[in-house]
Amino acid sequence: MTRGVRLTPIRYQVLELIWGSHKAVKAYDLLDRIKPLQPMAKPATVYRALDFLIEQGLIHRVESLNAFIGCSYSGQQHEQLLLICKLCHEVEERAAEKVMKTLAREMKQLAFVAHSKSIEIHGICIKCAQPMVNQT
Amino acid sequence: MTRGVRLTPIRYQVLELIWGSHKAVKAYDLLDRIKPLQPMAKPATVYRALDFLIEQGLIHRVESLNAFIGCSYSGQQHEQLLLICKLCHEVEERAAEKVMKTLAREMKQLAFVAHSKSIEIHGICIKCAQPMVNQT
DNA sequence: AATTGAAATGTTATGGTATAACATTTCAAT
DNA sequence: ATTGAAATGTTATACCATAACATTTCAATT
Ligand SMILES: [Zn+2]
Ligand SMILES: [Zn+2]
Ligand SMILES: [Zn+2]
Ligand SMILES: [Zn+2]
Repeated sequence: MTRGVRLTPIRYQVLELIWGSHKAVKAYDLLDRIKPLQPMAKPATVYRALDFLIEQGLIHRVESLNAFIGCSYSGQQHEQLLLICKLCHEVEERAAEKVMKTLAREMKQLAFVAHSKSIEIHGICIKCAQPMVNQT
Repeated sequence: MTRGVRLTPIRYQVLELIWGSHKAVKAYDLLDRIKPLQPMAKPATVYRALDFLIEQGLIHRVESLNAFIGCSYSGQQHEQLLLICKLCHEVEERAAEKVMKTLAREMKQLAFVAHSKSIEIHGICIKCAQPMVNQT
């Protein structure tokens, strides 16, 4: 019986590219950057790798950007909250346990059985907000 | 000086179509359904109407579905939480004030200036879960 | 070492989502 | 009547994602 999970070269290369960026990465950008390594790569090549990496909890899809970001809590079971900066475009993942607990309570009260939760906040991150303070 | 907001026939027709459904509606489905009324309608026609209606707070974009849903709290300033049922595909909007307050507190603590918040929960709604209980 | 079957990848084609760019029309204020 | 902004018409294209089928890989079994 096989191990059930194979991090093949293509999958590993896609994962590396995503992990190498703090910004969300687009599928077709990945495709362009994979091509030098895998000249025969096509959209399906990338999307299959992405599907696999999402299933394994190694990356997340950023719904509001149609893009992908590395998971900061791989392995641990978790719900994620993504903070997306409009200026530097970096995406930060937070566990936000209090928020998630409050959310779980709300779902229970509404008798809604949640299978997946996505919280995406667009705004200005602390690194981009700080410099503004110092401007004359 | 003009009123600044004009709910033109096209915009009104798109709004009516979205309001007429408790499920999220796709842009190209709207286009098909608008065509009998506005035979010259094109993608841009629909997307412009959608942009306008979102700006006015009359509809929301459901990021995880690439689709649109009528706002249940139009007029009132609010953050929304969308409950999306995998079975009946209905989308319910909730104010979820406790969740939003907890979220706001979290953002403040992280010094992240939020401009827009999107919470989308996929799962099974109470109407679809209830009948299962009664099954033999 | 050959067999085999599932998983992964290659390949072609197409469908679905969204916007850019420029032309024309509408419409209310002057 | 003029005018200028907002809205709409129109064409083209870019971007995002999957279906369907062929072929290859690879580890377990014989
Ligand atoms: Zn994560
Ligand atoms: Zn930033
Ligand atoms: Zn709303
Ligand atoms: Zn349901």
